[in-house]
Amino acid sequence: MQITDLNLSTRQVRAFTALAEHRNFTRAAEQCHLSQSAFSSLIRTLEDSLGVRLFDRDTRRVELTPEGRLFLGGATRVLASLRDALEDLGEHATGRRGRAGVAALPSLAAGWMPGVLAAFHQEYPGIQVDVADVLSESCIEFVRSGRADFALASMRSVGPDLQAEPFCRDGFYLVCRKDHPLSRRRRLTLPALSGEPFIHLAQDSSVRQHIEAAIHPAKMNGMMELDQLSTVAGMVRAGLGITVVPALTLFHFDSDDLTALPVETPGLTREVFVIRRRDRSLSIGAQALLAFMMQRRPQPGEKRGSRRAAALPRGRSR
Amino acid sequence: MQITDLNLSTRQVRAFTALAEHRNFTRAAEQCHLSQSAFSSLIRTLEDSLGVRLFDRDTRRVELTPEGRLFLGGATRVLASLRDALEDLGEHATGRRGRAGVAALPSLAAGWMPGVLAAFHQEYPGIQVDVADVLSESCIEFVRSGRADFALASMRSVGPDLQAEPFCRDGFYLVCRKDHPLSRRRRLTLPALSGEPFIHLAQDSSVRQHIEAAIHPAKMNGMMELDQLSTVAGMVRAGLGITVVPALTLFHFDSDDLTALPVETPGLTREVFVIRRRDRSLSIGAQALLAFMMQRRPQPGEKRGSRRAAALPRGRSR
DNA sequence: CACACTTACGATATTCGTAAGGATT
DNA sequence: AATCCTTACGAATATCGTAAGTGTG
Repeated sequence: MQITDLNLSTRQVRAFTALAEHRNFTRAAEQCHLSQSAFSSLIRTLEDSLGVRLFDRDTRRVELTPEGRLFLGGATRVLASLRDALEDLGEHATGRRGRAGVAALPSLAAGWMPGVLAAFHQEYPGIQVDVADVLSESCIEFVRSGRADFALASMRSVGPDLQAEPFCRDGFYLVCRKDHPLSRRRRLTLPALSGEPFIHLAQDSSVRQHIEAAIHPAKMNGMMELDQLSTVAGMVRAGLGITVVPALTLFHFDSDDLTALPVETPGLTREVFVIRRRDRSLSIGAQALLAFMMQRRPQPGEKRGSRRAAALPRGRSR
Repeated sequence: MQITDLNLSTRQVRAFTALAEHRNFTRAAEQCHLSQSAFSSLIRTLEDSLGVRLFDRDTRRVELTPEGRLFLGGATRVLASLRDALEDLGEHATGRRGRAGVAALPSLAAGWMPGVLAAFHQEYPGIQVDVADVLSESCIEFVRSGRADFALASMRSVGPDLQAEPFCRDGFYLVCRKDHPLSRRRRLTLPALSGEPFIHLAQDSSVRQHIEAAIHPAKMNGMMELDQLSTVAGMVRAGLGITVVPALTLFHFDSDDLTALPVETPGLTREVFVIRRRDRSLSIGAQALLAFMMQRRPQPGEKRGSRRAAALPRGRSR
């Protein structure tokens, strides 16, 4: 018989090693949770399919044949490597070990994620999380290339190989000095701010694009254009102008001098999506992380990013 | 589920690796000689019993899940170590490889065995033969301790743990110089030789014991006692006396000066037995060697041990 | 006769292949 | 329409446990 056509079960091999150990059918059968007779025919079947007698036995004595001794070594190794593989698999399947790669907008990665990841690490200490804090476009690329299992990003239009589902909505807030006249207004809209000196982010940032789309075809009174929100915060604190940013970035502006007020212009919300590959399931670890994040997704109106929260331990991340 | 209770078949694991390789149920099923539907449920059963989804599949695409990729390594290793074990076992079972340990009387080991082992090695080049050429008592000990699988020796009374079955009978021969008057006799008996100066072997040799038992209570006219047959041969050739030895030892006396004539005294035969452990089967290699030797056992009346035969290559031996 | 392995046998469970179903290109 | 995986289902096969059989100390 061809080796590749041979069908062996782990049960048979385990029965073999059990009998080799006990040299006694009855006790070996007990160890395998089998009746003695079923165990007997199991051994016989094994011997038949291998074409070798593995045990010398009469009613009184059970001993390995020389070939049985030879096979015992191989059988033990096979069972050991199988056990290793199954334990490994089991640990991943139950989330005791694993890996999850997530790409996220820098605002989410810096403001909202650290606390979430800290809690996640508490619950799943064996799962390594790799974070890529990059802009939306790069997030997509991370997912497409497989470097990330999923992404939290704001691009809706992704290729057919990816799928996007809503994650959260992010309202926009005016940020200005507390002594600025606007800080006493009840209701704010984007056009109402269009006369103020405005600190912009770069043209390719999603924040800038949301703002310009919402007020189009008008424009804000831009007086400066920066790349980093923390620099924007410094400029606003210095009284050089005002700015408008999504709620999730407000932690950058967490200062006693500044205040943040919701801007109620229809269409001025940033939508964040969960983006992942369409035809490919998430690893168990990534599934756990995603479920965890979905449960703790930022609530609309919730202002995140107090210094206390941002100072939380960040868990394992790249 | 406990890992130790899990029953996996090699068929399942092979199906898994086949599908991982082909990423196509139909072709993987063919490789496993299964219908596509049976193959499908095989994979499903495997996934269920492992509790992990191993493949992402729709009607168009089949891909390993992250857990599937993880398991693929383990599964490959398991199959490889199983294949190794089975090949090893198969080679031993079919006699392509193996070992046989045999203990034999020095006379058999030196005279009859070399040619037999040479032929055996031709037919079973992969079987290593270990020979112990020791006296009968040591032969028994080799078998009892397991250092030899079986022995060819002349002791009949062995313990209950061993069994002895007849192997061959060995007639006794007078050896004297060709110019000795006895060499012209037609029929020879032991008593008829009792007057001649006789070259004895040591008291504990089986040859000496056979001779003394056959002529008891009379005695031969011993004039010398030696340990080695080759020394005996030298003495006889020098004309110091005559001797009587079993046929299988005659190769020691293969000289132009000497002649060997059968001694026809009832009871004067040496019986050689195959001795082996009772409750323990022989390794396949030992079985092959024993069967081979049984087929070629020395024939009664056959005079072995010409210089030509003794010069044959001896095959592999210790 | 007590113990320990084997055999007999009916019940249950598994596995197989054929054929129909459903989804995708 | 063609391809490819899944499901349905009856038949063949395998496995199990109970119980009887057999051989040994």
